[in-house]
Order: sequence, then structure tokens, then C-alpha cells
Amino acid sequence: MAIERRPLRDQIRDEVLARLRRGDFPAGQDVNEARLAADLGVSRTPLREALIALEIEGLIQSRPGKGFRFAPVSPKEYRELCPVVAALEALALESSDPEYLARTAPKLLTMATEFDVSVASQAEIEQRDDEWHDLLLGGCRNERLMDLLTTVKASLRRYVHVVIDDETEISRSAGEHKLIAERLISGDLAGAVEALKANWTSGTERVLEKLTRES
Amino acid sequence: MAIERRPLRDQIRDEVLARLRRGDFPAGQDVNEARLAADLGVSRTPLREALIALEIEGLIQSRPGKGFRFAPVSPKEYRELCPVVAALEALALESSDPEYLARTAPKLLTMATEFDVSVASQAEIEQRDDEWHDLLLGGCRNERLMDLLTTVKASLRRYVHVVIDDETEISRSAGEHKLIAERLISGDLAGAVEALKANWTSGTERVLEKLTRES
DNA sequence: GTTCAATATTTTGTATTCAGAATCCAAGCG
DNA sequence: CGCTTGGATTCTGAATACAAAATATTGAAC
Repeated sequence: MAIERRPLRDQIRDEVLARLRRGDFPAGQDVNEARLAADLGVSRTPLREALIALEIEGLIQSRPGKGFRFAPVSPKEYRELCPVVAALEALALESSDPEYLARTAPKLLTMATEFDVSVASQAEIEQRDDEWHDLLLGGCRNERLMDLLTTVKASLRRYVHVVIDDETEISRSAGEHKLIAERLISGDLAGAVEALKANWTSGTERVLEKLTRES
Repeated sequence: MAIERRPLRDQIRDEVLARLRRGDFPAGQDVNEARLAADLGVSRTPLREALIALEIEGLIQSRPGKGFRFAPVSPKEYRELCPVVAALEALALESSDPEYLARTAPKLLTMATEFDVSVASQAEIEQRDDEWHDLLLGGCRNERLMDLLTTVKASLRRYVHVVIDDETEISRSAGEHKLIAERLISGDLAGAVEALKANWTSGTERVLEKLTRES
């Protein structure tokens, strides 16, 4: 058995990320270090280390003297993040192993089609979409790029609840996924990259509209 | 007088970054927390916080039980970082305020020309190149994107000493800068973006050759 | 002189402590 | 009734303490 030893700060970071994804921490809420540390069963030291890591990744903010808080969401941030993710995913797709893409494209098409018909819970939809993109970019060997993508997408994820449960958005997204897969199957990498960019761009404005309407 | 209060961890981070840029810490070297903390006149706690921030940014690594070390350089990392910076700078340029670009392009051209003729020290060349790119992208209002660029470029900076003091590399770079500026002056944004990407791509392989030859 | 084991020293990872800043609360005053 | 002010309380930011792991050192056996 391979015994793994991970620093507490890393485990705490993962746990906070998981809770964040579950929506346990409302955006903008203050972090009470003592309480959260007690809740996690650790001392404040490794918790603060984890929070600092998350701050660099953009999920948490800190103001001098006032401690940490979960980063508030804003239309501005959403508008900034989308093109970044689009550019990074486009680059990842461009630099993917062609052989991997050829092998994987049919699967991607199948998933996109299934995605279209299945009506699922919010969490499930979110997970499906993530899986699809992960599979799409699984052939990219640029580790730094993939790490960057992971962290930037973590920031974006806080906005997806707005998109989801909108019937038309979902089927639009599924259609775009199909288009990407089809172009990959036909060997049109440049076209697939364009479609992927469009996938990230197309929803942006409509989501932004919703975001501002809600607040 | 506006009194500013910054957490120690931020000040420490800046200081370590500055020393890193000065080449005080050889790549791959272990960090002795106690010694460095004493050297900086702080305790280990905020130093570790700064190191963790730098770890997330990719400049420092940590292995469980063995502490931190300054990230080693590798051809692999360089090959990974270049296209990322290229894509991000391209996006930043694309999404810049057009009016800013029109206003700034002549200055960019002047700087590129001066850059060509002036023979300067390594530090000076490095600074000039940074200033040029900063000015080029000064019209981008996407804060998240610019922050990302700053951190990714910090990782890349550890490789520039390889490029520099090569006469032909410098004049090639200056020529590319001129091309970008000229296209901006003529209003050809798409062309400028292409040239900017090329600027990041063109040197990559030659630098990599040097990198591997050196080691 | 090498190799190995036993022990001493250093260093890390985490917990605890502490000073000072921020927040809260209630009494006093307009 | 609202506004201010003084003090109690909570919380953050940083220093210190401590246990366990890693590393260095010694010394004995071959």
C-alpha cells in the first residue's frame, strides 16, 4: 500500500474547494478562521495557508485587518474570466495530441448527444459539462496550461448556477459541443478551435444579463 | 498622508520576487526558512505564507517533509510557458481599448527603434523589453487577465538570461516589435496580434536549443 | 578505509500564544 | 431619539513553542 502524506494545507484547500462547489459558502461572506478551523479539526495555521493559496487563485480575498472573505461574484469578473478560459481552452485544444483527438472525437459526439436529451439535476449537468471538457482537453500535455485552466475554471464555476436550469441554454450548449465533435471527426482542428471559442463566448452576454437582473 | 498597511506576507513576497529577479536564489536551491526569515527580520509564519503564495504562482515548489525550494528550470517548462504567454498577451491586445492603441502605437515604434540601436546591460535590456510589453498592453482593462499575465511572465523571466546577450536575438526581437507597432499604426489589429504571437513563438526553439546545450 | 547503525542536530509542519486592531455595545449627551 | 464615546469582546496578524521527520555525525565492525 502506498502511504500518502499530504500537508494539511493541501487537504484543507481541497475540502474548502469542495464546500465552495457545493455552495456551502455564499459569495462575499467573511471567513471566521477560528470557527472554520475548529469545524475542520485543525489549527488556524494550516487553514490560513490554504486560504492564502485560494486567495492567489482568486477564490478568496483578504483585506488588511479584516481577514479573509469568499470572493464576491460580479458581472465584471464574469466578463473578464470568460475570454480567458476561451483562449486557454483554445490553446489547449490546438496543442493537443492529434491522435488522441481522432480517437476521442466519436465519444465526445456521443456524450454531447446524450447530454442533449437527458434532463438532469443542476449538479449533474454541471458535472457532465466538466467531464465533456475534460475529455476534450485530455490530450493536451502542457501541464502548466492545464493547471492554469483548472484554477481559472474554478473561479468561473461560481457563476454556473446562473446558466443552469435554463432549458434553451443547455440545448444550445449541447449543440455547440456536437459541432466541435463533428469538426474534430472530420479532421478540422482549426474549425473545432473556433467552435470552442464560440462556445465560451456565445453564452456570456445572456448570462450577464441574468446576473445583473438577479442582483 | 495616506498611511498604507500591507500584510507582512505581501511585503515578503515582493522582496523574495525582487531577489529572485536579481538572481540571488539559484533555481533548484532549497529554502532554509529559519535563515531566510532571520535574514528578512520576520518570523517563519509570514515567510511561509509568502512562500505558499509563490508556490501557487509556480516559482517555488514544496515536497512534503522537505520544505520549499526555488523551482528548478527545465526546457519542458519553458516550452509550456511560451505559448501560454503568447495566447494571453494576444488576448490582452485584442481586447485593448482601440483608442489607447492608436494613441500609443507611435511611442511603441519609437521605443522599438531605440531598442535596436542601444547596446545595454542585460538588466537594462530585460527592463526595456518589459516596459515595451507593458506599454503595449496598457490599454487592456481585463484585470484578471493582466494579473494572470503578470504571474505567468514571472515564471518565464527566469529563462531570459539565456536569450539575452545574444546580439542576433535582440535585433530580431526589436524588428518584431517594430512590425507590431507598424501594424497598430496602420490600424491592423488582427495583424498586430499575429505578429505578437510570432514574437513569442519565434525565439522559443532557439532558446530551447541553448538551454539544453548549457545543461 | 567503508559501511552500517545509533545518536545528535537541524528543519519542517502544526499548534499555541500574544499584541494590537476592529467590532460591538451600552451609557452619556445633545 | 440619534449621535458620540469609552470600554469590553472578538478577531486578525505575527511570533513563539513543540512534536515528528529528515539529515548529519559519530563510532564501531569488518
